[in-house]
Amino acid sequence: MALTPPRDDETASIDNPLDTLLGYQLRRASAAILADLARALEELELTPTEASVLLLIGHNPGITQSEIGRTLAIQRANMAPIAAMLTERFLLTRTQADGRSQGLLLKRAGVALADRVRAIIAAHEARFLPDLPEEERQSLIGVLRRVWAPR
Amino acid sequence: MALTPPRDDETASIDNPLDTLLGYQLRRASAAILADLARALEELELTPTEASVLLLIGHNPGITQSEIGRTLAIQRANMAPIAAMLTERFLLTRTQADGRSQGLLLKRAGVALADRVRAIIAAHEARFLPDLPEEERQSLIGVLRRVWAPR
DNA sequence: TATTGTTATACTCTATAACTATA
DNA sequence: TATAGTTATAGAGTATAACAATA
Repeated sequence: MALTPPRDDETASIDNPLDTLLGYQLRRASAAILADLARALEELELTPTEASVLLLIGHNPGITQSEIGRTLAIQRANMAPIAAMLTERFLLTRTQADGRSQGLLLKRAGVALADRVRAIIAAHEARFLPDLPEEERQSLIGVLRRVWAPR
Repeated sequence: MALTPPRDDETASIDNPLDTLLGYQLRRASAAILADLARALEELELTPTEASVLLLIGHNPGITQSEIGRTLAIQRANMAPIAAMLTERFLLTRTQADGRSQGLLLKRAGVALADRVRAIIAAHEARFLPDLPEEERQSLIGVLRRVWAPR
């Protein structure tokens, strides 16, 4: 078996060819932000996905599970347990929209929790790129949106 | 049970309060790009993670599994099956660096496959934001790097 | 025929713990 | 004591298929 000399010393920086790739940087940045948000939301016993559903219902009273799923890219099948959990926690009520679909509405506790979610998210977002001018922040968000949103 | 009037008509756009959040846009953009890359790499029977390992070894002959893990944020435990798979496919060889660690080197087939990976990634990256000037692309990558890279 | 909500299930990705051998 | 590689396993998160009820 061949012997390889030890790779340089401890301080030798590894050449990471992925550093110049938009997709890779996006992935790392996204993972870091998501992990931070998950930690910040722990005190509310909500995952980032659950929190996003709560906010969406708050802004769209009467929205259905299927609509939420289409908006947030969550499978219909995966929306069921989320909506059930939020209902069990007395955060929302279901009202019959038509025979097969139900409109979702935040209850008082749901509105209060959504407010806390917004506060946590605001503090969370401020932790990243705090020195980025608001204008550039908006521009960045627009660029990212162009990557995935229907053209 | 209360009755809710149907939510507007089909064309009513849902108010998505997440549209203004950097973290959320990052997550959606990242997921879209990752899915596209996964599809593009299928023909090589490599996942995006496996491809990134291949490229990193190609650029850093003799790198160890642990170093790869630290560089790409892959757990040491999860590197083992990846390295084993690449070895079984005759893409790389292991050489003893010291008693406990092995340096990884691409074999001829690994170098050839890495070249194909680079071509696929180049085409993949060009599909997103094709009209973004190179300078702004670099700037965007720098911003994203600041989000996750050690300061 | 298509859609909604639901259940069951599978699959992937990632994380943790434990172990041996070596530094 | 700390690190490298490995195995086993657990937990999220996500995806698919099927079903009844309704449009």
